[in-house]
Amino acid sequence: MSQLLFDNIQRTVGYDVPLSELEPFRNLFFEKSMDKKTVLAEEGKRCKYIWFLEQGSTCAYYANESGDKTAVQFSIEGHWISDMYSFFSDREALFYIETLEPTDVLFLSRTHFEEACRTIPFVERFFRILTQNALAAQLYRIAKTNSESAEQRYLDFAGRYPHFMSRIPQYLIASYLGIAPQSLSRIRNKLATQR
Amino acid sequence: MSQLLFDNIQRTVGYDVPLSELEPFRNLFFEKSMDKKTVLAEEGKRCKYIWFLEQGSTCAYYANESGDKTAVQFSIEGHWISDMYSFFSDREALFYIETLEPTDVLFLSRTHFEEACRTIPFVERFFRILTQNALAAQLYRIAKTNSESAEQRYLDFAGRYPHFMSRIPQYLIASYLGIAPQSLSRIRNKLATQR
DNA sequence: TTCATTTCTTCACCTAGGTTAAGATTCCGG
DNA sequence: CCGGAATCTTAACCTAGGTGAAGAAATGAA
Repeated sequence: MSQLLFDNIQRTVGYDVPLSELEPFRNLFFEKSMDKKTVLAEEGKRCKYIWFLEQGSTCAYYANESGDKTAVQFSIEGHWISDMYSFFSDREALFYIETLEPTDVLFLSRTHFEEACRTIPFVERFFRILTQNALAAQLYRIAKTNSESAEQRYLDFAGRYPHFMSRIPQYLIASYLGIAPQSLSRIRNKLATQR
Repeated sequence: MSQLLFDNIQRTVGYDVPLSELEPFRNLFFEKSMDKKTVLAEEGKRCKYIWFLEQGSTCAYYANESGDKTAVQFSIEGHWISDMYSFFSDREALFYIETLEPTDVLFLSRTHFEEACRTIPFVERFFRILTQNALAAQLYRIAKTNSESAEQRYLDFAGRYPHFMSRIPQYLIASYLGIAPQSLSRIRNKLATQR
C-alpha cells in the first residue's frame, strides 16, 4: 500500500484504521501512469472515478464556447480529485480534469466506491470528512474571492500555494484568479517594479 | 417528528430509514423560534450547531471592516444550515448566519452530531450526502459565477430561485451576485425598459 | 397616521481590469 | 541544434461596474 495513501487515510479519519480494513480498500483501486495533458474527466459526461494522485499534478477547469479554460482547482500528489458534483450525484460533469505533468494516479470507480461504503467501516467516515474538507475549502475560497482585488487575490494565492507557482502555467493561474493573463502580467510587473 | 425533516432524511439517504433510527436522532435536537435578524453564527467564533430550518429564512454572509455584508448563501424552510467550515472542522467560522424573517429552527449540537454519527447507522451516510450536495452546489456556483456578466448572473439567480426574490432584500442579492446595489438597480432598470 | 429608518433608484463621474495586437521568451519534438 | 508552438509581456484603448451623493419609496414602531 502506498505510504502517501496510507498517511492520507490515517490523517483524515483521525484514528488508526486496521490493516484488515485498509487492505480490501486498497484492492478496489487500480493504478495508471499518464502523460502530461491526459484528460481524466470531461464536462458533460458522467465522471465514473475518483482519483488519488500519487505523483504529478492536475487542473480542473471548464471551457466556454470559444474554448478558453477557466481553472477551478489545482491538485498535486497526495490530493483526491474528481468532478465530485458528477461522481457523487451521478449527474453530468461540470468540469474537465487534465494532467499538467506526467502523473501517477490511483483509480476508484463509483461502483467500488459504493461497495466500499457499504462493506468497509472506515470508508463512509473517510469520504464524509473528505467532502467536508473540500466544501470548507470552497466556502473559504468564495469568501475570500469576492471581497478582494485581483492583486490581493494573486498575493494570497502565491502565499498560500507557493509550490503551485512553479508547476502551473501562469495563464491558468490567471483564470483561477478570475482575470485575463495580460492583467496578471501587469500585476506581476507592477509588484516587481514597486519593490 | 416534523414531516419536513422526515422527508428530507428519506430523500437524502435514498432508502426507508426505520423509525428505530429516526426517533433517537430526532431526540438529539431542540427546537427554537427566533425573531427576524437573530444571529445564529458569528464570524471568528466556533459554530457549535448545525440547524434545520422548519420555517422562515436565513442568510449567511461575511462582513468587511466597514461593516457591509456580502451574502454567500440564502436558505429557507427544509434547508440545513451551518458554517460548515467551522462546524465540521472545529475552526473559527468564516461567516455570520442571520435570520431574515421570524424563523423556527431545529438545533443539533456538534457533540450530538458526533454521537449520532457513531451510534445511529443512517447518520454517517446522511451527512456524507448532505455535504456532497453542498459541495456540488458550491462548485456549480463557482463555475457559473466567474464566467458570466453581472446581468447574466442576475437572470440566472432570478430564474433558479424565484421564491427567494420576494423574501430577500435586494441589496443582499446584489452582494451575493458580487455587485453593488446601485448596479443591480441599473441592471433591473435596463431589463425592465428594454422589454 | 406619522415620523424615522431601511431599502431602492437615479445620475455623474471614475477606475480596475478587459481587449486587441504585437513582439519577446520559453519549451519541445525531430 | 533548429523551427514551430506555447506562453508571457507590453502598450494603447475601452467598458462594465464601482463610488458618492441625493432623493423617492417602502416599511414599521409608537
